[in-house]
Amino acid sequence: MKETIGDRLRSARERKEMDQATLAAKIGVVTRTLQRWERGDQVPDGVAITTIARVTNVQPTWLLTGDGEMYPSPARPANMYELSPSHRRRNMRRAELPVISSVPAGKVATMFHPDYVDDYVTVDDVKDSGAFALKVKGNSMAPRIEDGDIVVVSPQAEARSGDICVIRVNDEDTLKKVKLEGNYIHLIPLNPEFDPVTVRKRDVNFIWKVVKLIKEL
Amino acid sequence: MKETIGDRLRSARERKEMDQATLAAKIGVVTRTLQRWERGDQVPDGVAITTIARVTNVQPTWLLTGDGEMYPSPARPANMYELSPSHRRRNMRRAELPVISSVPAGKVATMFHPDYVDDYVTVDDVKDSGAFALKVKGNSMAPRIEDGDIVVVSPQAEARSGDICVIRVNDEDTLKKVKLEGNYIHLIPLNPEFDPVTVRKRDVNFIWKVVKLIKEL
DNA sequence: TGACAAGACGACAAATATGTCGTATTTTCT
DNA sequence: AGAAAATACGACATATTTGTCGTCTTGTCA
Repeated sequence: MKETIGDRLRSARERKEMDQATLAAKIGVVTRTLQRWERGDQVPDGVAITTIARVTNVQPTWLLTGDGEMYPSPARPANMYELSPSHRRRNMRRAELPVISSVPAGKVATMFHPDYVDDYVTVDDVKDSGAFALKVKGNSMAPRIEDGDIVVVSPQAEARSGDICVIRVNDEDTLKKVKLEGNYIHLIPLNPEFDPVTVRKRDVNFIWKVVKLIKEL
Repeated sequence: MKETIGDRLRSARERKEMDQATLAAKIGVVTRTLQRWERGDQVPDGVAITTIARVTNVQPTWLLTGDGEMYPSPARPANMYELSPSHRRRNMRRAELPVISSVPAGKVATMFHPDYVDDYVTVDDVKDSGAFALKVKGNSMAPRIEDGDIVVVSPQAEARSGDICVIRVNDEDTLKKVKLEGNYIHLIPLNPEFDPVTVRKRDVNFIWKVVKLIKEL
């Protein structure tokens, strides 16, 4: 059954272990009115929504739409778009990620400098708030991933053998399938025209797992 | 002067460069009502607040209380540089497209029935307002396009030889590379394990060009 | 300057929300 | 098991919101 504002209002009240009369009094309405709201017979107005959220410590957006977390959380990624209830997938996160046209040498901190950020791309289902996108150069992973495609990488995700990753080795960046073996990492192109390379873990500046591919046809 | 919901509502409308009649229509109220809300004479209810936030792309919490950011901002890693507006791509089209889990037999008009719409996916750069997405079943186009991938199709775009298309022939749907030759269309799988097929144009119910591929890795 | 669009707002009717009151049912506690 | 608290809900009156209609003012554009 589709959840209503009233359903969430009741959840919020019950989580605070309040009865209807107590909450109604704190909001400034009679119990009958709160009952109508909880039943979905009537909808609280904007002012009442704000008061309910404050009194029950829930987030107004959650109360209105069900999106996001019920309670404020400092760990929550900053300012994800909230979709309208009628179209949202459960717990789906959409983000606008910067697309970097080339990964510059040097420190990671400078790579988001405006000179390298080419574009933004909108992506659903991004769990890592630090994710971003890279435009692929070269065909070492063709035909699966080709020059000009966009890959979304997740610095937070743990890379495992078999994953396709962006790896920086000695200030040089590459997109490869990886195989982890002891202190070595094998960088395996999918395109047979390229040779695999083995590098030492300690020579790797970073390794970012690719979580999504976006390709124009 | 303390800002009201109405003040923020007016700000949100003006930032979208919308007039009162346009926004009122999108929300589903008459202009007079919007004017009462903007003046603070009356307050929108919870449902209207949600609609206003969605239509103007502001955060509901900001609209209600003024707290937090007016707009959601793109997720970005720490130490991100702020981009100037000139770096943002202009006039980009973003669309939420229905993802159809299977293409039903019969009339095209019924295919968007909720029973077949599995999900929605957000896509940038869609020029055809009639575009939609399909979840791929089968591996005839592997390794480029695999089972479970999502393809965005554009009924408006003209299919040409060499394009990858969704084709319906005699009430059966298939995803193939096409070659147009006189009154015949050759349907060419990319996976060598499948055989090409030739069909007559007149037996083809529709042919939709694939314009974008979305793949989870 | 004049035409038109957009915005503002009052008056009134209709629709909806809220409060009051009372009764019934369910849940909780002893 | 019974009492009390909490919840539910219908009926009706009152309050408020919304829609309609019309008129006026302000802003924009040629």
